[in-house]
Amino acid sequence: MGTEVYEGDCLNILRGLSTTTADLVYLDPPFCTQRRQSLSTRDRSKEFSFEDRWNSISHYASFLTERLKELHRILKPTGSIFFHCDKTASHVARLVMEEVFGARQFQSEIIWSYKRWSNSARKLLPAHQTILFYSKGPECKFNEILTDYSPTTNVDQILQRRSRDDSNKSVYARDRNGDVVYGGSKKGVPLSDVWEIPFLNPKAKERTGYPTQKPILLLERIIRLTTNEGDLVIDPFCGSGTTLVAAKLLGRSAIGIDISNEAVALTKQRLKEPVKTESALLMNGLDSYRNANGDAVSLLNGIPHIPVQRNNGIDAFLQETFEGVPIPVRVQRHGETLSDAAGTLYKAGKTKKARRMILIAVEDVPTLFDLGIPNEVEVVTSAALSIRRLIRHLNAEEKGFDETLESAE
Amino acid sequence: MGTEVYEGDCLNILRGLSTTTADLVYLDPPFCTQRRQSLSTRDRSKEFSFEDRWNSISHYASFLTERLKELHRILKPTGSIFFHCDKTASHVARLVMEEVFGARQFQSEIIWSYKRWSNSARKLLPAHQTILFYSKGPECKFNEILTDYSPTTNVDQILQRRSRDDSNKSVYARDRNGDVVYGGSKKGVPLSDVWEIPFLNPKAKERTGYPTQKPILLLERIIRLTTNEGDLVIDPFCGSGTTLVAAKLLGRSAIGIDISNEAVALTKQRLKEPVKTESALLMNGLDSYRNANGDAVSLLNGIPHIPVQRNNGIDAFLQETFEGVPIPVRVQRHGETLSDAAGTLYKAGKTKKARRMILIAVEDVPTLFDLGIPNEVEVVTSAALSIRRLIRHLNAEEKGFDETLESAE
DNA sequence: CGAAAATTTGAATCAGCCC
DNA sequence: AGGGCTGATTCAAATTTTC
Repeated sequence: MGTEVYEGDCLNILRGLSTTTADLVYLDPPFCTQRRQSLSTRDRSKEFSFEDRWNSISHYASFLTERLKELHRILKPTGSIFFHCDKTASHVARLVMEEVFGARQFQSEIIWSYKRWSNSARKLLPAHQTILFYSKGPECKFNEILTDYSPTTNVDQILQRRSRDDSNKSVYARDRNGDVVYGGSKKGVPLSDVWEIPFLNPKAKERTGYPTQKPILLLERIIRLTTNEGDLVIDPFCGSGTTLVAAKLLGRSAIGIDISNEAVALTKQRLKEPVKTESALLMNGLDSYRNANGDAVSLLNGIPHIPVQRNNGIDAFLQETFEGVPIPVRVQRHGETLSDAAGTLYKAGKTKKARRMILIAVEDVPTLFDLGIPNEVEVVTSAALSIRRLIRHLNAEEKGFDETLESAE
Repeated sequence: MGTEVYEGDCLNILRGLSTTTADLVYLDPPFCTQRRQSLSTRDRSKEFSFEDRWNSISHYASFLTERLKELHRILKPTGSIFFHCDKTASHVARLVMEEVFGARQFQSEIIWSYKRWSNSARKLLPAHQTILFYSKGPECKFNEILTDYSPTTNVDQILQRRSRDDSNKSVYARDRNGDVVYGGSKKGVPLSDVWEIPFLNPKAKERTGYPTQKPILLLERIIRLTTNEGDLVIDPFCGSGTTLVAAKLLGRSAIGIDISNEAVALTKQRLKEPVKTESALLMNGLDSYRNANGDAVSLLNGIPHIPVQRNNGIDAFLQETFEGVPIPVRVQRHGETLSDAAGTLYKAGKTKKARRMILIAVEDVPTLFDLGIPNEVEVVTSAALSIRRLIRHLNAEEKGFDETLESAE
């Protein structure tokens, strides 16, 4: 279905969308500015009344309610909604959401926290925003996202089994000899509701110039959490279009709406240009052998080398030369066959007049039957690959036969 | 004045306190979770519990409003109030506070975030609580609290003076020679409204066995922020008495109230011998737990594994098991012989009952003469090491002889 | 079929051994 | 005596079972 952007009041446009089609709604509505104005009477002579405030609040609340009801209608039964609220009105947002979606559908109050520069001394530095997460029904789509264990975690312990002692207290299971029994493997820690994501860096801000632009990482996380590929995402106050960009990057369809034609134009332009900002989440998913810095060349630690940034075939040159020419190195990509990797490296290396090249095998062990690996390309096995082979070998041995190791040579 | 504890409904007791005497109110009322909260002391000799069930939200709201009005009366004009709420009722709390104290008196929404133990798989793991900070009047007492700079901060830069250039742009001040002028020392970063404070540890000495007990550190921060020595702190739902303990430790007077006579007895007893646990995590920071093995473990990228931070012999466990026991992995350190590395790994692995262990050789190739490598330790060669050997081999070949490769085998 | 009670559960933290 | 590893303990939980 792709990505669509509409200009206008989202209420009208939402009314034209059909029922139960959307999987995710993200909204970041404009704040209740009326209220702020009425608050700041400069001379402080007039304490504004509760009634005044209620009038402006209830006006804002009904503005939201109308639109949320449409969004509720458009959502699939398994759909979710994320309401990004400003701190001055987060309780209003919560009340309105409880009214339209119901308290039982409340899932999480997500805290987006970030570091910020300021010299304000008379107040705590505001450094978070709140996102309310509700589902439409009891069965909502939810993809588990796992994070790393804390460095303080007792890793041996989480591999241990549990049992109960005499007084029914939960304890770690032990065998007849009193030794701890180890269980299966663990995957990681489930994502918490406090998300520390750096605020948009100033450079990126310069690019769109839109005031409330959100980091793409924030939207990516929301989209991955509650949708699958091909699902439909709706952002009724899309602003500079970050939601749509994130959705497109992740292969989701998306509809964006904004009342300002400037915002719509900006969004359309952003969508047209292939996005250069690399998606950290995507990269982690695709290249699982890269380290935290996204650096596959870390495998070369310990050898003098020069990393190459912008070459499709070569990841680094060794400082050591062969016949006076530097030696290019490539690390096999995830999902790339050894022959393909060798071909890519060979082609790139040839233009640099390299006489020898080195390919680091990460996925497959080279076999005698491997075709198309030129003589100039030496294949070296990464430690990870060696370990994988070793494990297979050990498991085969355990079963009393060995089918894997030898046949690979 | 010292510290006093009263038993009873705080509404009645507050009515007996005189107007404009308190500097700080901290309240942590029942959250409206609609369940019974209970916890027992470590030796299981005693179980504390309280009911947290309400007929309706509005019933809960009016319960709070009545008491907040009394608290408002008791506060000095420069006084502050901190309302500790959780996600199930934070919007109710906010509404009630706006009604009694007024929106203009809103100061901060403080997020207390912590890591927690849970098995949540179908939801985001709740890992924060909210504290609303309001003042009674426009001029409230506020003591600046500074924290450390983030490790990424350019400390040089923050010591530099600023001035304005011809076009009134803020630039770093320079002296006649064009050198940067360093100003006095900077003090630190102002405290933000997101407070990462560890949850009270199950084994902490500070722990009393009372449910919902707060860390003393949290209360200390609140008391420091808004009171001076000798000021009066009030906690109308004092529970196990953490607020009073913190106040006493900081030389503030305090009044605590609780409806349960058990809670009052516990508080009185705790005040006799205040115990505060030093959080090693907070004192030293998370980084102190991290080994310098980040680079090393990146060699394992591509294999499912769990990095181990707390063991000198083991860098990671593979998720794959051998004979039901996880396989530990160590990466040879720079300047460490293969035999030494194998010995360290073997010793650490044995205590974990590991049957097989993997050592990644980074510096030396194992030779027949390598002594002291136990049978259980499998040695695997890193790509970097393989490449070094290959280079030596190629260079030797180039010269017409081959002395290196074979002799190493 | 819902609500409440009973059961299962995972990982973070400090205390206290043990070298 | 001191620092590092190991073990104990827990859940303003989460999930399953019962009524």
